[in-house]
Amino acid sequence: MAHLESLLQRCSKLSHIKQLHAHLLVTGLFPISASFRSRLIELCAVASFGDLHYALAMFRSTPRSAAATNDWNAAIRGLAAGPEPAAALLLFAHEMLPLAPPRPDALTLSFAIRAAARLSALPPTRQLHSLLLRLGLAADVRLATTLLDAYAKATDLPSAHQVFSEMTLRDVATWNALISGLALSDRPPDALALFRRLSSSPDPSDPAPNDGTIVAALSACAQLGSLRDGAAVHDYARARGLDADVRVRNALLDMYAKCGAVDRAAAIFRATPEKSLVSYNAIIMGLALHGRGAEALHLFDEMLRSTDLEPDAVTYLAVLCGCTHAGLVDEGLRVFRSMRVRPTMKHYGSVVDLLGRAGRLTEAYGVVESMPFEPDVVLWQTLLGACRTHGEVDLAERVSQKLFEMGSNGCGNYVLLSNVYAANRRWSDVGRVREAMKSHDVKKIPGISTTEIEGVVHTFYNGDKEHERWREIYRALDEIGARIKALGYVPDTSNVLHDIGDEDKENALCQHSEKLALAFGLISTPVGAPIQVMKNLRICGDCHTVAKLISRAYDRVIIVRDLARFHRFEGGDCSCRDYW
DNA sequence: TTAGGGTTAG
Repeated sequence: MAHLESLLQRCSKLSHIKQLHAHLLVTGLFPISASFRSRLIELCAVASFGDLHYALAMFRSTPRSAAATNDWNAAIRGLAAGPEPAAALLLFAHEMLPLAPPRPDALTLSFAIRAAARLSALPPTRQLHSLLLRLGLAADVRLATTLLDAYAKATDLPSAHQVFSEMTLRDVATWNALISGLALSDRPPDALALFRRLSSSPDPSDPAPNDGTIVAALSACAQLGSLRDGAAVHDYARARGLDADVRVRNALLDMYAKCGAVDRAAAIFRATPEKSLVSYNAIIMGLALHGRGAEALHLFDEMLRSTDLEPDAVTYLAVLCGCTHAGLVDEGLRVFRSMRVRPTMKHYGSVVDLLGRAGRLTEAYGVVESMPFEPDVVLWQTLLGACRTHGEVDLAERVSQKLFEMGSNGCGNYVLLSNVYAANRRWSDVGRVREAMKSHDVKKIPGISTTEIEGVVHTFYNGDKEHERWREIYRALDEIGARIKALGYVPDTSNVLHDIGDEDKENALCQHSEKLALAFGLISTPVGAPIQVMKNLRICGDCHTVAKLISRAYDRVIIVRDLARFHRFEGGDCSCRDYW
């Protein structure tokens, strides 16, 4: 047996595994040597040179009566990590559980819960949780952490929290799982609060944060768009020597790019010695979001030329996004045609966006028709957005019909269609759309803008007077209006849907949430300080014009992060060069 | 704990 052990450890190719398997079959050892068999199956199921199908075939060829818990574990582990995690759950629940022996152990549960986590599926997570309790495994820290992670990935944060608080022992991975769970579930402020609790904990039984903690905290800062918090986490990491790991470097550059400091992101990228594919993807996407498509393309070329890294689906998405936001249409098409991975719906969507923004709507529609799969709602909405930009009535009507047939009933669809009609001065059609909105119980997404002043996030809704300084804010808006009118500002009311008089339209416009946030930024920061605003939707054309004029009239740099990208206003111009 | 399981960037 000893020589078999050493052979197993030295397997580095699938053919080695197959030779060992053949040897075991010929000598009759395969069903007998339980430990060796299950390790061979596991190696084949999880090693990079392995083959999941071959591993499952080995597992299936083991007589049921001989299959031990470890064999099941190997098969379930392989399936859980594979392309179809649901198969792991099926094998576990429908084939293993009904058998008396072998009993599932902590490892079995661990792999099954991993599968549920990868599926973001709540029902199996709950069932596995109850099984875990019945099997008396609640005190297992790693298992509880896996469970916590599964609840978080299924966006059941209360349950994740409960698992966390019921654990008597938590190590650093437990904390990291909850921090990243909160960050990824749209609760970055809670993630940061938890990070602060851990990093300043006086309790010696609490673990010290590690690189994983930093990554999770930075991802929260990136989502929040809070440069101040992100830089604080960076300082903390640097002070403890936690800023050298390539994943931390990548999280750092992603954070800086998403907080508007793309040059700092680029500096970190350059100063990272061992760049991974994710490093390139993150910086290319960062540049893309800031409209710096030429630099994004340049780095993409550099990656192809001077590294061994192979671009993946995310790389292409980032490069296409860079071309789209910079109007580099032909370059984008060339990249799309040269893709070395199979394009997904998102890649097609990106190309439709690329062509659509540039006004090449016929070609964009041609791409939709040539796709090997059925277009989804997002793709049609992209095309509808392009129709709005270029006032294409016929195509807009066809696309709207598709969206309606697909059951998409969001306010955005109606607003876009209405804007297309308005751009063509077809007011009766505008009215028709408004009636349709009324009768279809349309879901509206309220526009929300936030700005952070000295660590406090201030939130604004369209026309809201909730803020304690709302009177000052509206006075500031009046003053801004006067100053930018002197610079030639004319309100662009074509983005206002409602059937109201021009003066009211102007009022509706000048109370857009981003304008409130900008006005508040102006009155609560020192003269000359930059103002940063985040918006949950795309910035409207009128607000874009106003931001440009404010940057000139008040000599301020204004950075707006909207749903799609960054706009950096300075001296009356925007970094997007009005192409968006 | 005589194998192996948990968290972490685009």
